[in-house]
Amino acid sequence: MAKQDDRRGRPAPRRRRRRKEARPAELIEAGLAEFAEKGYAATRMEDIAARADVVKGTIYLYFESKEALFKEAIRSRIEPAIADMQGMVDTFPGDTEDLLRLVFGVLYDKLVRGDAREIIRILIAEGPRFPDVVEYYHANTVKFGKGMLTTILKRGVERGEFRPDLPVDQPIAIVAPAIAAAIWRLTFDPHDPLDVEAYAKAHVDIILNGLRARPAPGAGDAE
Amino acid sequence: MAKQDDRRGRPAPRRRRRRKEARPAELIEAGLAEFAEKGYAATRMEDIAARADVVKGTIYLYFESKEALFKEAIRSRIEPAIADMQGMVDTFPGDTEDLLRLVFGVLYDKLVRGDAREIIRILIAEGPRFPDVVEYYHANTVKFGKGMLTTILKRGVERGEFRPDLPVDQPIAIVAPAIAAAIWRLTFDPHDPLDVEAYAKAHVDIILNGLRARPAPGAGDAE
Amino acid sequence: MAKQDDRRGRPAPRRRRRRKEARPAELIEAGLAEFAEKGYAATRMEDIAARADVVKGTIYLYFESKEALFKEAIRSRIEPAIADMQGMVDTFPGDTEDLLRLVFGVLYDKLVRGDAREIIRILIAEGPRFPDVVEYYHANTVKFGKGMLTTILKRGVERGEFRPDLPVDQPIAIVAPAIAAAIWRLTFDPHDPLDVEAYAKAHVDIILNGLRARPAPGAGDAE
Amino acid sequence: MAKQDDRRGRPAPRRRRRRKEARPAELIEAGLAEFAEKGYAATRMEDIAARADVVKGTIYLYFESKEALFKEAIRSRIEPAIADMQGMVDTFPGDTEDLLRLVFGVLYDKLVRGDAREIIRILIAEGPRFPDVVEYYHANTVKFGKGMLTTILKRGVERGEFRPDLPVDQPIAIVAPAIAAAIWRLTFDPHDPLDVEAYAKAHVDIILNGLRARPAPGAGDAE
DNA sequence: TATGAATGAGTATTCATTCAT
DNA sequence: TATGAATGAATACTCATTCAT
Repeated sequence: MAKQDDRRGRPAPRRRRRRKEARPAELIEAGLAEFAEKGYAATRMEDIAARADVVKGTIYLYFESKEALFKEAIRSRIEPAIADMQGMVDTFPGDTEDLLRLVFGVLYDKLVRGDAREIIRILIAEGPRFPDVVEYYHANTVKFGKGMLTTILKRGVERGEFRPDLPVDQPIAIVAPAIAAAIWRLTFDPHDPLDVEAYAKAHVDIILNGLRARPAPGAGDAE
Repeated sequence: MAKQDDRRGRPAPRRRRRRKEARPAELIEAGLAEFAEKGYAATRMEDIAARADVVKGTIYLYFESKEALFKEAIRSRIEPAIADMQGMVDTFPGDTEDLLRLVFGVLYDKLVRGDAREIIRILIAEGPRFPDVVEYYHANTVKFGKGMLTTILKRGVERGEFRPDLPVDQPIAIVAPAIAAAIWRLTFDPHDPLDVEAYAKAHVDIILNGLRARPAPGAGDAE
Repeated sequence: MAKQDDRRGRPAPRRRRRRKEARPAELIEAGLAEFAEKGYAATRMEDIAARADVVKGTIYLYFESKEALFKEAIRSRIEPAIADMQGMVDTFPGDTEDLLRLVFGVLYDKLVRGDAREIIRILIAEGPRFPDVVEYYHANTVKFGKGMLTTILKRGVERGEFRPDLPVDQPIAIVAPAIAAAIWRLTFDPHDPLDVEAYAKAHVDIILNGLRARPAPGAGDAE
Repeated sequence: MAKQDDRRGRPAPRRRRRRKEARPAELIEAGLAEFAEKGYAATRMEDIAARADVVKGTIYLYFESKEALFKEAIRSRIEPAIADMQGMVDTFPGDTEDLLRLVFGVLYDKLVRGDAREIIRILIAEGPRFPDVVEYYHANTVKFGKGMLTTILKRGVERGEFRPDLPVDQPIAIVAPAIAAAIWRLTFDPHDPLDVEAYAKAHVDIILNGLRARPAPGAGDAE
């Protein structure tokens, strides 16, 4: 019976790999980088593979599909963010202003200086096509953060540290400059780099100044 | 084998067009909508055509390529924004705080209430692949706006309306809440809608409070 | 704004086609030929396209998918078979034996001499993966044919033309030699060609002989 | 983004094997089952392996390739069929009709009731791509069977048991109903199950009746 | 022997772009 | 202008096969 050819591949040499690198994690890292840079649709599995130094097919050993990898990749970043949030609340220092400074500090570290801002780009860009991803992120970090900030603001008002007429229910406005900074870095930084330190200082300065109770405005106090 | 209609929709009636609508503008509008919703890569020429009620091929009578349409579409939105900016400076009212309120008002109208926020999504999402588009936008609107704000802040300081130690060179921090609001609406609004009016009010309230010179800190009183 | 390359294709020359050939029909023909020869799984869309003298992508202008083309192709052959069946019943000649000869004649023409036998191969080969196709075929032709044959046999018995103890409810056994001939031609013909005419004659001869009422077993003649 | 388990089934427990089962035979069995069900092209080595409770790679310890396994699997079924044939001839009982009944009995047992019909499906389906397999089968069983039947028929004619004008050179027509029954069971049985016993009885009845010499058709013989 | 991770050629399908009408 | 049929390059995903362990 003559040899009939099977169209399928004839494997080839093999470039030995630097064993033990936790393949799925490498792929997630590579995927995240590509997705953030090019967006979901424009990212090619082949590029992710190349970045992780494997072949296209290998990805499918660990992930069902491009979408599965995408979602896992995002989750892998959101999970620690959730933990961070939890952590911050525990660290509650006495002075409300200090607490807020701490929160701002973490925010700038993660969102503006760190790589969490890539997730932000992905969320904004792919949100409409992946509403469940957005919802997951919102439910687990944003909503949580909002609540925490509101609590802080209320505490400040109660303690007389902050203005009594403070709109405590709009905490996003308080941290907005950090968000804007993240966006700026994602977008305009190459053309007009942001001086993060000066910016953060200005943010904290203006906002806290805007929150603080007036030292008895024109208060008779003999200072 | 249910007599399912496998063969692709053959005839397709043609709905006569309501002639005279400035074809290129319609296509740009359609393109913008699709690009904002799906992103550049995921947008299909066919969908743009369908939205404009023409056939795929027709687009090529007016635009060289998908990319050309994309860029012209964006430019068509940036141009009026530039004009708006120019206009605002001319309207310079006397009081600096009022001027700032005016600027904020326009910002919220365009970015948060209006459809300019779709451009923002596109810029953030496609920025890395279209750096020239970003640069064009930055050079013609953002840089301009930054300069204008700095001028306003300086004026306020000079006039003694604003704190003398104000970081006038970080004007982005001042308008950041409006930007953050635009992002929010693009992303989390379906899950957690933003009360734009309350938010805008809080923004203006906190920021202006943070900018204002202390009404004579411990005013007039004998220090 | 610099030209950014779209990964998508840059069309090429065009080999003018001999216009007006009813594209879908051509594709069905080509598909049928390939499917019958190689089976569903081993058939490549590209080969079908090549056989129809178009490019792979063109098929998708007319059919949703490989499976859709497959099913349409089969249906395109079953439909006329159904019509044939209907036609035969109408032609009912007087003599039952002649009627049966007519039926056999059609059967051999379609199944053994004609190209309907390709459908048989497809049905046998792909049946397990396309049960709905099989059911459709059975419901519309086989069941029908069975019924028709039973009617004929009963008529023959009633008229005294056929043996009274004939198993009229097993009509498949009567036409089986035609089916076997179709299978043979599909399978062993290259190695051991079937003399269709001699075979058909033998079939009719043996079967009719097996059906016929004994010419009066030891007939009316004075025993 | 429900915590869905996207990452592909990582660990996978291993079910210890019930050692000593003649691995190649198990693999052939598994392969045969898969090939018959899905066809050669659509059968995945992985599925064969799973059915035999080993891993994909293991198959290659015993077989060169998918094709090799396929061919060996088929041969493993053809060989005993050849032996059966041989056996039957030796059992030659006196009466030709009884001999034929015996042959038919074996045929129904193997082809219709037994699992040899799976081989038939494979032969019909894959024939065009594996002509050597078909040839092997034909040369070793079909041709042999044909010859045997012809011999039997001739003997019947010589002995005056069968009609003198019998077309002894078309023995396929005699056994065709058994073949058709096998096909039916492969294809239409799920929708319209065959009563094998009744069918076989009808087959034998009609055919033998068609073969038999007329008991002196109304023969002048004064019996 | 047996495993299972990795490979890479192959296939269905999509879509930007062209062009005769 | 506008159409719509056709093109062909590109991409996600599959699977036979290999090989270090």
